Amino acid sequence: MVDRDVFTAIGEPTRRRILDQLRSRECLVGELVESLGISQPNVSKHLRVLDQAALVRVRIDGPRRYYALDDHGLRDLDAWLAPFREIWADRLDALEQHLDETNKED
Amino acid sequence: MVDRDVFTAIGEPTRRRILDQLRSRECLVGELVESLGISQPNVSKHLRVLDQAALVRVRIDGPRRYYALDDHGLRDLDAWLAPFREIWADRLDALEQHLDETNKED
DNA sequence: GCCCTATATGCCTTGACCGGCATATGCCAA
DNA sequence: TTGGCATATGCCGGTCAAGGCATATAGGGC
Repeated sequence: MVDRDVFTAIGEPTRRRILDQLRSRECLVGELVESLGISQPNVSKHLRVLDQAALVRVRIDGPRRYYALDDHGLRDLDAWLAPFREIWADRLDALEQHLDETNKED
Repeated sequence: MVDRDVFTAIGEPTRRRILDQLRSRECLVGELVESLGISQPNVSKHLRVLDQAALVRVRIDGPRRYYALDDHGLRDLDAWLAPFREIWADRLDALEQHLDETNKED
């Protein structure tokens, strides 16, 4: 169980559900257990993976642990995605240019 | 082997290497085999997964198959990422506003 | 039709991971 | 310090996917 990356972390449907849930507000483990309908140890394990990928962070309050979104992980994903997004942009530009030129020919 | 989603597709390091490679230009299977240094059947299998996730598309030329990036898959990923990106933006806005206000207090 | 090239597919083994369960840890209150 | 609550961790069994290998398929040239 080497340090997990963001790709494998978001590869699991349950973990994506956890992230979706955390979008509205930070949550206790118990709250996630209830809303997702899965066992507490399971939630804790998934949270661990998400934490290793810097997708969530913990705020400890006595015996309780509030989990919230952490930007870093998803920013990593965004950074990986960026060069591909540029390619789309280029293609859209090329398409636009092509359309402009065909318009001129009319 | 149900229809694979983009998350599991990009979860595999080798498949991300394939995508990176395809960023520059479309490639034959044999070219990927050579540049990545893995077996041909392996490359074909990974390409299959990428194709199912709409991350690549094929152009058939006789016995040869040119694989190229397909926007759709990564756009799906981008769409999933979008609501999280909004949250970053909100936080940056809030931070900026906070900094502005503290500046005024000086 | 036959062979060669390019690629896909099937089988098998191994390793990783998910989920369930039991249990350990940490923290607080009385 | 004892008990109880909130959460983490360890172990186990089943499942699934990755890689290696052999082989099937498809197309083109002779």
